[in-house]
Amino acid sequence: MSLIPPHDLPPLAELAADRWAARLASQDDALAEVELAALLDAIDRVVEVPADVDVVRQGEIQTESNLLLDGWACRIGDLSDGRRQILALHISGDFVDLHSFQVRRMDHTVRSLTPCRIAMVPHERLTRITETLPRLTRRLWLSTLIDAAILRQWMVGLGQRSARENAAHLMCELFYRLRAVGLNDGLKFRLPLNQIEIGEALGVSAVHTNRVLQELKADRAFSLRGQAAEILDLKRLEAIADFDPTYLHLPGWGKPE
Amino acid sequence: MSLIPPHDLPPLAELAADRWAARLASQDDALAEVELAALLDAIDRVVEVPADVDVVRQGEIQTESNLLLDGWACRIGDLSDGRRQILALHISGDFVDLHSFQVRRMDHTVRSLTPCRIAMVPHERLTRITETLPRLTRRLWLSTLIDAAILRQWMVGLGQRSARENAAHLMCELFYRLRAVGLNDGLKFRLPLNQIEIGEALGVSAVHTNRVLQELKADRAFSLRGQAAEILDLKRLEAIADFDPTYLHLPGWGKPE
DNA sequence: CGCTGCGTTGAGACTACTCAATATCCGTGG
DNA sequence: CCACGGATATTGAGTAGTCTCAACGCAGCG
Repeated sequence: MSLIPPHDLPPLAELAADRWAARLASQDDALAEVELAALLDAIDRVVEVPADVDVVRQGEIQTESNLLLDGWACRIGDLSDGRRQILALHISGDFVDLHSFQVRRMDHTVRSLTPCRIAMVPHERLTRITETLPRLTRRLWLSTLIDAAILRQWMVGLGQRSARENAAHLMCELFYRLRAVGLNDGLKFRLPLNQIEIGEALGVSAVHTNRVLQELKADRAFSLRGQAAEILDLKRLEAIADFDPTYLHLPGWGKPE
Repeated sequence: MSLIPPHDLPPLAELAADRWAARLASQDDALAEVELAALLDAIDRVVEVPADVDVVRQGEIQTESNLLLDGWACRIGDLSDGRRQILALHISGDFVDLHSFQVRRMDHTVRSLTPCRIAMVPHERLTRITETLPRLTRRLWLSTLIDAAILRQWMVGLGQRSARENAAHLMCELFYRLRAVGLNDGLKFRLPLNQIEIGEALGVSAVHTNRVLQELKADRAFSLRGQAAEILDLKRLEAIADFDPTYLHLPGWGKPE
């Protein structure tokens, strides 16, 4: 990991903090200047991590939280025999392990999927925020709660949806989330996961993932070539997935034009 | 639902608030008198709900949160075609939908499994707490984070564990949680779910649930007759489940003697 | 040029599903 | 006290979804 000198971080960090804040803007009131400043101020330093690196490992005790400025990361739950479940995917603006602030011992691993820029926020500064800025505190809390809402949707998918439905659901979700922070290109977006990893997120084997993705392409709903994801027909994809974006609690919570 | 006059609630509510607080005692510092008092004070009223009632329905907007004083409840994610996934099971002392405080629109349903006594906590009183009692605020936040940790474990189960392993895991979890609030009877405990509901929690059919439970009994690990659950061999059950109670963040986080 | 990682395909096996029948338990009313 | 109904649990049989293993294809890269 390489360090970025603190005085170079503002533009980047601000961008990501903005993205983080923007996604929560749906709520009643926007964050005040002071609050945004306090958040930026809570950042101790920014680190750069290459792809495919464990940023935090299951079982470790954390003293700071990771705010993802740039890149993709995921959370992984490991079983002792090697099976693994991807528990969440994170993109620019996500406060990846904000929860470690309260629950120190990590019950899962955080791993980079692409090269990432990560802002480190020491827990004691978060504690300080809870003592002085109740509204920002609530906003931070909210962001962990939206995380949990997404977890619940994934649970429904793992438990009840077929692999095909669940794959469609995942792609819908990623599209909405990426669009919310402007990381889409029309109906196309970059998906830096291979089929093994997509399978680990969907709870199915890589082979089955491949077949299911082929079905979605045959349905003219969604296609993936390498990392190039494209939604061919959003309505159809949402219908397959039984998708309803409410749970993402996005600012302009509606669907695209 | 019937109401309990406010001046009759103290003993009951205190018990449950204590249970709620006790489960978080593992953390560095215990709650102060003031804080416990503030929590009790936040309770507007106590309602009694019969079994099998939707307490809060998916899509509704909440203005208060439910603290479960007594009984069992669950959270359910519904698909539009009727399939449903039980997302969480809640027992005495659980702050069932504390998250609705920040994420107003419910993305899932809360349902009673037995007759329940529920303390209603208006959101504005929670807001007040965040403005005056940072430590209690953190404790409340923590409790939603532990919820999320449990969700993640369930996700690992749904995605990676076989039905047999996952059933074993669920029973281990319930045993530890019930024991933490003194609702076990040695290795026995009451489990007020039928096999359909257990199946909805495990993401499998009722028929398969039945077969899997029979396997666990044949393994001399766990038995269920009606609502009478009994762990026949904790070590064996934990081995089947690959169970590690760390994620529950229980006070005396160790295993039983 | 030959790795190496990823994607694709086929075949056979296994897990879990559905449907349907039967069994058991328990509460209620006769 | 027994007969009945309803809910729940159990069993069997056939099927669908997903898995594993193994082979092959293809691209990028040293």
